Amino acid sequence: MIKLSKMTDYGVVIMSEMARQPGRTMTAPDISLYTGLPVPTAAKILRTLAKSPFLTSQRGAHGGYSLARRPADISIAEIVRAMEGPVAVTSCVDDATPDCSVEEKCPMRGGWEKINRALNAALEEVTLADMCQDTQQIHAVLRERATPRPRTALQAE
Amino acid sequence: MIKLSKMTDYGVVIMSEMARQPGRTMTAPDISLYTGLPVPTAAKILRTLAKSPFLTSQRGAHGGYSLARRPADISIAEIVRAMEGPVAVTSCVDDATPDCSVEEKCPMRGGWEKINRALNAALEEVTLADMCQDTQQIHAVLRERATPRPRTALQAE
DNA sequence: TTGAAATCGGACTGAATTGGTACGATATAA
DNA sequence: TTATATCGTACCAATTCAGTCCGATTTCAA
Repeated sequence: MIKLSKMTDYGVVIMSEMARQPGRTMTAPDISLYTGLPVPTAAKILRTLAKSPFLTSQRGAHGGYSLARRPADISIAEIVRAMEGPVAVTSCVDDATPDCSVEEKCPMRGGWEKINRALNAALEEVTLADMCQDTQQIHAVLRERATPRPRTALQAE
Repeated sequence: MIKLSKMTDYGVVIMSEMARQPGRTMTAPDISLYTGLPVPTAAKILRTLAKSPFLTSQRGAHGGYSLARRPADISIAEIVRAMEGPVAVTSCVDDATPDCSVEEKCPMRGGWEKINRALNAALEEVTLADMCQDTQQIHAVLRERATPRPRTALQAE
């Protein structure tokens, strides 16, 4: 199973939550409340996400986080990159570590590059707006439940 | 970085190596020799791969492993699935664990499914033949080097 | 029938990664 | 000046992963 880390998954959930009220500035406790994630965890993820241009942070009293662009203009690719770094299924195509021992003569390279391009294209195409268009429904479902638990794309244990 | 595990990477390398001599039956020590992987590791990976229909194993003396199909008919998707299980970027779309707490009402589902389809399609399209078409070149490079080291798609440490 | 050559399966260990928390520093508005 | 936030880093526990080893089984050939 090639899966995203939980943190990345949480990152998408958090961004989807923010996309529901695009104008609003939210603090880490706010996000914790909406998502069920523990405050320190939410804070850590928000900090990481805020390094990317799509999420701005405001320090100090009445500070918090807010979207820098409309949800339709924020791709899942950007969020995943913010959480995990460049998206590639092998690290030898990662620009950050260009020291594959056989470099450009590697016969595998062509195949892997094709795969990576397709993956990136798919992540690029899906936006936050696509992800949260129907968030109301899920909120109704979740409100029915007694215990607030993290609502994530990963399965409940 | 979304990366495959080393084992999966090795798996593709091993299969590419076998694809160079499609008719031949190879033992774990053979593979170790060609790839530079330690024998126990190569053996373990071959065992795993042989559970899939594209690689057959023959026990006993003069046994070994051989391709069950032509390299052009073996996709990278199959190899990755053999090593890691179903390919999906979130586990809630994994059939094996269908207990996502919000199930079909999950608004994220549509977006993730689109991404997963694209990834699977890409992995499905690239075959072993694509991967090893130019293996001769890399062999020349590797033979120049004194120390035999694992030749993998992951960078050297 | 015996022995050698191979795969098979599981258990085991050490290392690396990951999830999650805590705390002190810094910034900002009232 | 104080309360409210983010920021950065360090830290720990738990899980996962890479890699090895060993005994069982299968098969061929002498």
